[in-house]
Amino acid sequence: MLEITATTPEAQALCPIRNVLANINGKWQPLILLSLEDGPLRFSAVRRAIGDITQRVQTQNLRALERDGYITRTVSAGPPLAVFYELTPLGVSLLSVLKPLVHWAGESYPAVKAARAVYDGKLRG
Amino acid sequence: MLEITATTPEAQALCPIRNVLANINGKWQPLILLSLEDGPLRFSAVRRAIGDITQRVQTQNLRALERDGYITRTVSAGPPLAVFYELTPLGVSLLSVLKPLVHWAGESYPAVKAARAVYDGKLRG
DNA sequence: CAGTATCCTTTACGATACTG
DNA sequence: CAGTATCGTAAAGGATACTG
Repeated sequence: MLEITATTPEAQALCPIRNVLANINGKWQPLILLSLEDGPLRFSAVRRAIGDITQRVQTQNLRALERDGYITRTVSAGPPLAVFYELTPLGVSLLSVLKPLVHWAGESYPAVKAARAVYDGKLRG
Repeated sequence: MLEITATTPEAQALCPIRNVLANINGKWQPLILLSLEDGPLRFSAVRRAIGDITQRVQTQNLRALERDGYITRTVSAGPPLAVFYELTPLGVSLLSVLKPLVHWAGESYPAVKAARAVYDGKLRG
């Protein structure tokens, strides 16, 4: 049973769902995790896989994902310096439930776009 | 195959995944959708189901979910005025891939908390 | 009851320059 | 190569008061 009700500040802070979800529902986290699906990637390779994302934001997101245990960060002493990011078992597990959602998003885009057109049309009369 | 790479502004704006995901990965959208799982609810009932969420933010989120075609809004003329929110087939479909993720979040909280403790411990030495 | 209206704070994200 | 530092913008969210 999924418990989503939280009335007190303590309950809100402790709510497992709010707590875990908060760090994987950003703009980039799902894309970063997905980019690592087929194996470890270097920092620059992750960046190329996503295309648009600044170094700064990518670093922030990678650190947050590492902190929550979804990926590991391994430094390969250089020069040149190489840093590899790789999914942990927990990250693989997360990806197994995240992928269907991302896949659904890709598939449902036409339906969503159509719904938006209808809604926006009604607003204008 | 999931295509997440977007290098040009046009590709980023059109990317189905970024586009659809953007409106379902907020702090409240998953919780709101989940609250409607067992049938239509009134505005105030949704609020009680979630516990913490201001009227303003709930309204904003409900409108966005309605616009993207996940829920419908039905006004029952009063007085007293009653407004019901209900999942559409598209919303039910979304929930079918969203629920596993939320469920995973709830189950994985201990693992995530442990990972955070390890990470934060390393930072302090 | 189901919202709006205002105002404010926080967080995420982005652009650019610089560094071990 | 893989970041960090600084600065700035924008979007999300929150608090409170008011209304058809």
